[in-house]
Amino acid sequence: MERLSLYLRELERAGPDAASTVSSRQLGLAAGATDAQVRKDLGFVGVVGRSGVGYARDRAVEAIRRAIGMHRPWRAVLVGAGNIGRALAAYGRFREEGFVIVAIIDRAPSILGRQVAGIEVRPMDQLARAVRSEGVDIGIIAVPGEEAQGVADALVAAGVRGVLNFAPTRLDVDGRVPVVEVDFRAALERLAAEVSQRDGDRRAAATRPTGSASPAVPARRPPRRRPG
Amino acid sequence: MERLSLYLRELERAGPDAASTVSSRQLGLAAGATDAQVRKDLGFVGVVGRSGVGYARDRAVEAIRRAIGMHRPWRAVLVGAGNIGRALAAYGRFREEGFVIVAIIDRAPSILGRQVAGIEVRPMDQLARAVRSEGVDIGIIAVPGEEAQGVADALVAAGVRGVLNFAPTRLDVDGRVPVVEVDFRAALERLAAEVSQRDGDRRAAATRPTGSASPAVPARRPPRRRPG
DNA sequence: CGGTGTGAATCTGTTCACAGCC
DNA sequence: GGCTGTGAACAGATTCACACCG
Repeated sequence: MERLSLYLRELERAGPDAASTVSSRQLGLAAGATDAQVRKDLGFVGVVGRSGVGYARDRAVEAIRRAIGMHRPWRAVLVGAGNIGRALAAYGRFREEGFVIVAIIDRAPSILGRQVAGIEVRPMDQLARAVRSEGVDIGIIAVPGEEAQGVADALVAAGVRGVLNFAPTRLDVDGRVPVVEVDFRAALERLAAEVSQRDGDRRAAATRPTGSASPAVPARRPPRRRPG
Repeated sequence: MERLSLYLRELERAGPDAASTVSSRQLGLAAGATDAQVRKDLGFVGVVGRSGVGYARDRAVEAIRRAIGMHRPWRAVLVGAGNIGRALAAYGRFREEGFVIVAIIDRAPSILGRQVAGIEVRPMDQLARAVRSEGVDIGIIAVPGEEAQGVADALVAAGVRGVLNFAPTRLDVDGRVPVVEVDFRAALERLAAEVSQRDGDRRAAATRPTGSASPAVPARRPPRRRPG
């Protein structure tokens, strides 16, 4: 379940000042889910709440962490120290959240040996060695689309157990390891689609060639009031 | 449908050298869907194929483009010229794909007036003006989480019609415009979850405190052979 | 009451299977 | 034979509704 991630964020955000207990309603409101959903999800990961009171915040946090495998830090190798790669490396928040970049690999000779976010950039042919010596769990791909598949193959061969892919390419790892894609283009297109069907494209339009029967769109999530 | 994006990518990738016709099977294979799915999806956006032959590639491309609103370019304002913001601005591919960043806004005095990807960075208080004068359609949020909600409010007030959010914060725009979240943390956690349940966490584990009943996991997508 | 836990009803999306076309 | 279009079966997830607890 991927709402768990959201619950976790909400539960953690509140900090120590908040009540030590949450109701499914509150949590759902904050995370964009219904109370029933929250109860089901929380039940699923094994948290039990107390009737009339709610769920103990820290119990919930721990259970979710464990359920999604975030109870111990993950060690990652970043392949690609270009724009996205450097942005990721610099994004310090990861460390707090249980992800540590322990090695950085890049192909470009110009950057080799330099440091990015305090880590020395190593050449491609040291990937396997790095994975082994640094105890890397997952590989992060931040290279141009054309190179992504090759990097993925190398990562899998080197023994990573999961791949996070920022390149705009569908990777084929033949089911050997899980792959999660973070696709900016797809995100933009999703947005474009939602926007243009929501208001029938009244955007700087010239002509509407085809009267394409775009299906009526029901507002997805019911509008949600700000917590405050 | 968000598979449409993928189909589009595949259809375009092939280039002019490829056959001008595709079967649902081919497309599905490349995009990670079943043939039936492809047929349903394509039918949904109004493409008709010819029996025994397949779908005309360019017809399909155009229909999908139209369906997801990508038949004309989108103009975006980027708020936040930090790491992620600059990476996005530098990611030239966007332009080819129908997204143009026409303005960049940042709060930090140190960067104001400087150019990022050939665009002058303007201060926050010029956001509304920029949106209007540049004919901005959507806003891209690439600021730290704490500032994201404020920026979102400003964007909506300024009249953007959609928001793409890279900050790790659930935005509340009260249903006024569509919001698409690109959440690195969530992506990493999804990966962590998949990895750890796939192989029962044999990762550098110390102890397994609780024998938490993690549900059996069926391999999600059936393994898919490389197109070549 | 406010809130949990959970079966039953419902909805949404996916797969199957097959008639029909080229 | 290869492939589309589509109704029907299916599966999964979401919501409902309600018994029960403090």
